[in-house]
Amino acid sequence: MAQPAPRERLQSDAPTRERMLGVALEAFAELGYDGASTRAIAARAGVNQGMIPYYFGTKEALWREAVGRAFEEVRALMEEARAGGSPLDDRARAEQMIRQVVRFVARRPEFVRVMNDEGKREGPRMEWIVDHLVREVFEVVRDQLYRAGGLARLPADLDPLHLYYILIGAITMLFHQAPECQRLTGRDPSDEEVVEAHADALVALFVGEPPRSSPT
Amino acid sequence: MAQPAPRERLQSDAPTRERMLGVALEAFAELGYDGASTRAIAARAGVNQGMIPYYFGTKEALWREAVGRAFEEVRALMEEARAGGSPLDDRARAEQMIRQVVRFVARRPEFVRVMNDEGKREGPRMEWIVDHLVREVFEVVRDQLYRAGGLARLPADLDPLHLYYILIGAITMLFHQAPECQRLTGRDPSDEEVVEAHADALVALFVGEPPRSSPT
DNA sequence: TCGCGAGCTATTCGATCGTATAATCGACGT
DNA sequence: ACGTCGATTATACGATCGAATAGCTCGCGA
Repeated sequence: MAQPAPRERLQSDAPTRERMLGVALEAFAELGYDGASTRAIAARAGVNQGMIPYYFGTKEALWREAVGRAFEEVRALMEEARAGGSPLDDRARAEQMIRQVVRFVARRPEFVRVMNDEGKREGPRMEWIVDHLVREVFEVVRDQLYRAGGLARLPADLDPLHLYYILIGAITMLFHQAPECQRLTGRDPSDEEVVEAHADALVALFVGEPPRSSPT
Repeated sequence: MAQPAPRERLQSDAPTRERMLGVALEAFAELGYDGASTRAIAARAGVNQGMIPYYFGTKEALWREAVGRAFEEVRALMEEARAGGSPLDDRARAEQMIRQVVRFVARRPEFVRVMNDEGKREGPRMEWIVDHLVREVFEVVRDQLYRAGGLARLPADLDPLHLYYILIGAITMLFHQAPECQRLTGRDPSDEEVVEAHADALVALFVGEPPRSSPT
């Protein structure tokens, strides 16, 4: 327990550092936290393993910074969907948000893979994820999608807990299981055609076609 | 000499081999294939690590046998739901199957955790899972639920690929992410009340309004 | 010109991984 | 009583893990 010399170099970022963050997220998503060795991450980034302690201190800190970067993308997405489109009614906003999230998850499946991998077990990373992003997303879905009436084909008195996990699961599972889907059906979920068809199906299921009135 | 002397037959009612298969599935589900060490599995089963090579040869073979056992449970569940409804119309059969699967996943979340963990990356275990179970489940969902007309609130011309992953994701995500949900909402997804409410919501979304009083 | 620090590599350490091997225990047939 | 054999333990081996440390390279201000 002697002073383990903190290695904080707060100087501005180098291209190497950015590359490491990108491949780290991919490796954590594909192999899991334990399965992604620091040597494998460094090799994918084309650098020596010693760069990880050098830039990030520990593997855990690297994980947090790589995941935290993805969080910022999600926040920007939600903010865009919330503020974008001035005169949209709740139903149209729900449709737009579903389509945006589908396209994002298709483009960056690593995000949902890390979230689901850590959310299934106790531990500091699960707690960190919940406190830093999941709760925020949950509240947006509950308040701005569900309670605002944008998800017309769900019971109005449903506990948001169920709505949230049904919606998230329905949106993300196809892209989370992309390699499985590739072997099962021969089709690549990241193909634009598949992505848009998936968004269409989700909108039809959760939002429905706009009728004159919207009773449940 | 110098033995850790006292002989404690911790015999927890199950034969050693069976006990090992049970805890192995739990460990693989919680920690992932790499994260679940053979020493940890043996310790949870209360046996020496050497029992794993002795009974199963390799860690990979232990994984296959533990997962294969869970597959048999799923097959029995599907067969029960399929044969159980001779006088049931397609809609009622779809409702019953959804409710059965929800209860199963709530009772054994390890199953879906292993499936999703392996289905997200290439590798022999993903291929083994797809060839030994996923394809079979996919065809049951496609032919006996969707094409039979039991999922009335989905477009009739939807590619089964989308239907499958939307349905599976919507059903399982809550239980897959149980620790996350516990921290997020303070509620335990395995509580019977939550389980049944989840099934109700899914039936309402995919089939239509749930007829109360159904012969379980 | 030279020093010097940031970026990066090479090497090493103790811990832990999956697996192999031999010894020990305990019940049972003879 | 003794030998046998399956169940179980103890121990060891090579590989790999995350992390620490020392040294190298090189652009650049003084």
